[in-house]
Amino acid sequence: MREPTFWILTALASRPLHGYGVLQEVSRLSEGQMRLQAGTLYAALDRLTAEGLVEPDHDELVDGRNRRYYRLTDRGATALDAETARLRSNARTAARQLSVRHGTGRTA
Amino acid sequence: MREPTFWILTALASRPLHGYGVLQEVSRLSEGQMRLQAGTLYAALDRLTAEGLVEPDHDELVDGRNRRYYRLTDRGATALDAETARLRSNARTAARQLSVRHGTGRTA
DNA sequence: ACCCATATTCAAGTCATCTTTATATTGCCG
DNA sequence: CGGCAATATAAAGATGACTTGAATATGGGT
Repeated sequence: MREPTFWILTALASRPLHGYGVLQEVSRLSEGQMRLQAGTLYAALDRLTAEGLVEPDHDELVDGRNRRYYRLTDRGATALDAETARLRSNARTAARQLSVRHGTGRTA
Repeated sequence: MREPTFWILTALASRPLHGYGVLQEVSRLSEGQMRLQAGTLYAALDRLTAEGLVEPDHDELVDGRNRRYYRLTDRGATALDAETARLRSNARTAARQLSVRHGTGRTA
């Protein structure tokens, strides 16, 4: 899973959002570090829908513009949970390797 | 930074290794989860050398075959350290979002 | 009137990674 | 001796997520 995908699933984890809402939520959650491009987002939403990790929730008509809301599926939540565990594990392993490099000798 | 790149830097963090050694170390560190392809590895080593994150350490002639050892540069260690912090931060954010989904209401 | 934020979609291109293939040497097996 | 596996590196082509850029449309602010 690449980062844009990770952030889209993360944004949708707490509640359904429409495309533009995902853009804003990702920016907020990543404290401005991750800025999703529109092309990336909508292509990813289609792909993730096809994979069954997200699904359309409902449509809203606001000011003549249609908003399509998406929600995380249970499979999507499971996938994000697994990915989160992997990230944590990877970070732990890298930190341990770096500590060896710096000669702390903390690892038995 | 994509995962193969992350694992190559992680493998080289504690000591210099030659190509095949990186393959084995990545497999060991990831507990068999990550299996680097040879093509991915050598292309990445060239790219990372060009970027100054790793550099050739020395060559050894073993049984008529040349082994080229690579080491992590200081810049490479800094990059891996930054990446590790990012992974941890991302994992924390996703875990918090998932906990909201599951309705624990732990967040404010 | 013009620009900006909102909101979505599409086309073209980039680039890391994956797959496959080639090369070379050593050692084992039959 | 011939073929096969393991070691070791490299290069070619394919894949596909992602990036860039633009088109389309509405409403608010200056």
